[in-house]
Amino acid sequence: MISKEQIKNSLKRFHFYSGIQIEVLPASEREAFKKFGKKIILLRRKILFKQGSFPTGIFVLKSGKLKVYQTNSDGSIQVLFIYTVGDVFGYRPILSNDYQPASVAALEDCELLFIDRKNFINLIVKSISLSNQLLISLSREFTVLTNRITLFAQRGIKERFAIVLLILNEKYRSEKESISEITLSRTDLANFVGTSVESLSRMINVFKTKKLIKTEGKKIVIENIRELYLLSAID
Amino acid sequence: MISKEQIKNSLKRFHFYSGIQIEVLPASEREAFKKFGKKIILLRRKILFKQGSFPTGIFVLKSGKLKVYQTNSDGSIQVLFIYTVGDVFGYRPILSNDYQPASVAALEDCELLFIDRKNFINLIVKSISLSNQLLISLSREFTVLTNRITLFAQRGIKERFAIVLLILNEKYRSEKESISEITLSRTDLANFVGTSVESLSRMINVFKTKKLIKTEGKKIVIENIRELYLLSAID
DNA sequence: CGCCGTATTGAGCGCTCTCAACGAGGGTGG
DNA sequence: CCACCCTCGTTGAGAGCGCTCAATACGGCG
Repeated sequence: MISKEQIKNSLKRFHFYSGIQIEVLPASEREAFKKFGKKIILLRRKILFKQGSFPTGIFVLKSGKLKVYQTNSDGSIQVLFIYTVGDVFGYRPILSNDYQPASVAALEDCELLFIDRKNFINLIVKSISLSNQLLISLSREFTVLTNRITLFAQRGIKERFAIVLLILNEKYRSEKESISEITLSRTDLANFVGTSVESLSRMINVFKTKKLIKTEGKKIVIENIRELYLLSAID
Repeated sequence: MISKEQIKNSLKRFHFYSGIQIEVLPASEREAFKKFGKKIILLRRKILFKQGSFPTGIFVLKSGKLKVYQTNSDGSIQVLFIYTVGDVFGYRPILSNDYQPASVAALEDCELLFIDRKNFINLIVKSISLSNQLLISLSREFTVLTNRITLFAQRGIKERFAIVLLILNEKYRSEKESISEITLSRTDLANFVGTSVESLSRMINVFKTKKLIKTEGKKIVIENIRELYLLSAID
């Protein structure tokens, strides 16, 4: 019998579970984050920045949820990640001197901390512990991304949907609960799984009749984590 | 009319075109690489290390070609990258303190430089310029990987094959030539595209009749880069 | 109450996979 | 040197998954 602990551990290979943590930084860096940080409110459905734009700084998500997504030339959309409280993002294109590789929009009303590009660069060149955290975090994320590539290249939408549900379960879960209410729209969900809304809708039905999930209006609640995990066929 | 330069630039978003470069490091670090580096010969088809193993050190590829791949629980294989001369790899799981997320095997006879885990760690904590290079390189690679996820999640095998051919064209190309002979086996190619050998074989036929490529035995040579690029539907 | 965005359901088609047979080429042993 | 084998690649047929298009249902909001 697989324990929930084991499942959670396996899932770590498929989502970002801990990026950089400001609390762990030395006091001076923490101060700098506070000092340079500007509070931003981003309302639900609003776009923070768009793919292809110039990265003006980095963000720390204080409350709410964000989606990161890419838009293709044919208009199709791929949701790549969901960011939740505590996530730090937007620093990668600054480091590699690129434009934004993806767009970010709010799934719920969000509160963010914004640190200006220049201040961030100043911070990073001075702070070994910050650059080390980034290095470690990026290395871990690299693994997550390669696993996702294999998942998308090799698995059908049933498996992909199963694992997306498990990932979202982690993202939408409060600290204590092991089960969460997933409130993503069908469209966002489909774009995360990499399928059409219609196919997703049918797959939801399949999962419902298998008693893996239940729905309350648009919300999805997981009923059987273990079966979902087995279905996802990740080892 | 799209120039080859533009195509090459677009392609950079889909493969690793320049990781860390030892030549750019300060003399002391370059020396350390030489001093601690142990030469290794890896024959064609031999495995350097396997997914799930403990990372014992980092590698610099001096000659030959390697494939990086993941094996799924059902035995299916996904080829993730092809490494060529100058590529440095194996450091990521050391930094993030993980096991190897993928296996590496030789496509041709290879000559490698091996730097022991301990020596690498010593090097990285002392060398700001090395850790900065890694940071930049990882950030760039992050973008490449997200683009690949979108590609695999959204596109059919025609588009995927087109872009894989363009990527391989870069990998198998000598400095001066713009066209190269791709000598990957059909199986490796299929596992790179994320399809079956049979489907790949049929796609090769399609591309041949469209005069996009030609084959000489098992070799594939690209005949029309621009059309392939347009077919790949990356913008 | 009607409207508009969102979700579901149905039908049909096309892409890609699997299974199976066949062909080609390279290496090995007689 | 040739016959055989073994691996690798190609080709064909059929099935099924997932997409598109279209119609219908639902639900919040003015």
